[in-house]
Amino acid sequence: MSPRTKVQFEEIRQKSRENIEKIALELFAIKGYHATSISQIAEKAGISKGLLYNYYKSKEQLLDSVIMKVYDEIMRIVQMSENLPAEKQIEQMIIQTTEHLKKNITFWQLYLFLVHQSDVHKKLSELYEKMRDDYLNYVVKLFKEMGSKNPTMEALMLGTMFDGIGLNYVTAPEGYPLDEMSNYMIEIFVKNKKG
Amino acid sequence: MSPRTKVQFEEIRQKSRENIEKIALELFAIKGYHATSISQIAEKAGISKGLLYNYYKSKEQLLDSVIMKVYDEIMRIVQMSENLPAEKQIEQMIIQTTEHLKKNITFWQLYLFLVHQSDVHKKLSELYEKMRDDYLNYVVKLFKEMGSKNPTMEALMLGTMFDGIGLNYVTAPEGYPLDEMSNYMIEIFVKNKKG
DNA sequence: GTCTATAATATGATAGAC
DNA sequence: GTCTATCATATTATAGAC
Repeated sequence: MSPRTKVQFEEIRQKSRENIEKIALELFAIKGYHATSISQIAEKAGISKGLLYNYYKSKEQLLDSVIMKVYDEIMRIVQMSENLPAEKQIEQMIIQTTEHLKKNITFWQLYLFLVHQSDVHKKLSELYEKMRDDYLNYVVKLFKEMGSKNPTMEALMLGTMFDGIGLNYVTAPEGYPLDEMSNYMIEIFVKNKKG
Repeated sequence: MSPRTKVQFEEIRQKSRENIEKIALELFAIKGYHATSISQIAEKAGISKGLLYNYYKSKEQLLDSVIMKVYDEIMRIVQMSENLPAEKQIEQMIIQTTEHLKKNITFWQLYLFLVHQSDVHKKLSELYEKMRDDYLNYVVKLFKEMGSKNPTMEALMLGTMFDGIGLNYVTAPEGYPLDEMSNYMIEIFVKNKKG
């Protein structure tokens, strides 16, 4: 056995982090940040508390790392169809967000946690503001391209509806007519614009 | 000094409870349930921890009492204009909810906590479901009276928009165009129906 | 009805061995 | 890189005096 190289160590660290963050995201999303203990995360991740603190300075920092992934993922969805015309981009954004929501309820639960509890600490509220701004900048531009009379207002309304739909679907997925809501949004923000 | 009567004792208890619940609502709403300790509530309410446990069996039960008030208040707003024609009722509901939101941000923060974290314990999720059902029953009926093609869907969409708007306004009241959103809702759910 | 003191426990975080 | 043992603290909740 040759000694492990720097790269190999880095790989192990990476895998460990991913494992921890996957579990943390799940627990934070379902139980909430404060109701989730480090012990629970460590236990479910199959590691010791000590090791967890080797990777993250504090529980707060672990939350930051996890929320970062949420931010990245959401901006990815928003900008997913960059090359299409504005109208098609909005439509795709609605469709893709809906599909993502169906398959990743806990993810969106954590997103809602970010929105709802962003003032837990400073870094979190900064991240929320950044995400909000990035989303708005991008989507306002799209509505402008579509010749909207009030692009800011429309972008805000679209975001607001995403939030409302996410909140309702995440809370009670069974009874909620997600696809119909999705179609309704396409009607309002895309179809009704023609003519 | 004559000895205090039963009625007088009851009055004292009532006042104490109201005081405690007012503070608890505020702290639960701003910091979240788990991040708020009994000590903080007692301190801010100007009483001892011991007394608090004289009134409430547990922290969880205190939350239940506080959430109950939220439920009552929301149903009050929904049914506020009972005597008006359906169209006017919807319009008033939107206007009144908007005004209430402006003046009672912490209240709505706690409502959103109920929606978002209703599975903290069983009683809470039951209350959420009851509120949701009561709201839907009432509003679906209104949309039916207005001759809507899909009353359930419209009632759900209205509720969803309330949630989204509340979430956004509560999170960042400064930049959010609440009145414009309110007007937008009236356009969609009332004005566009005529003809 | 109200307070102080305290029990019982859980939590976030660290130290040190391997 | 990983674990066990432990510290310091904070939390919910109770007991008992006034």
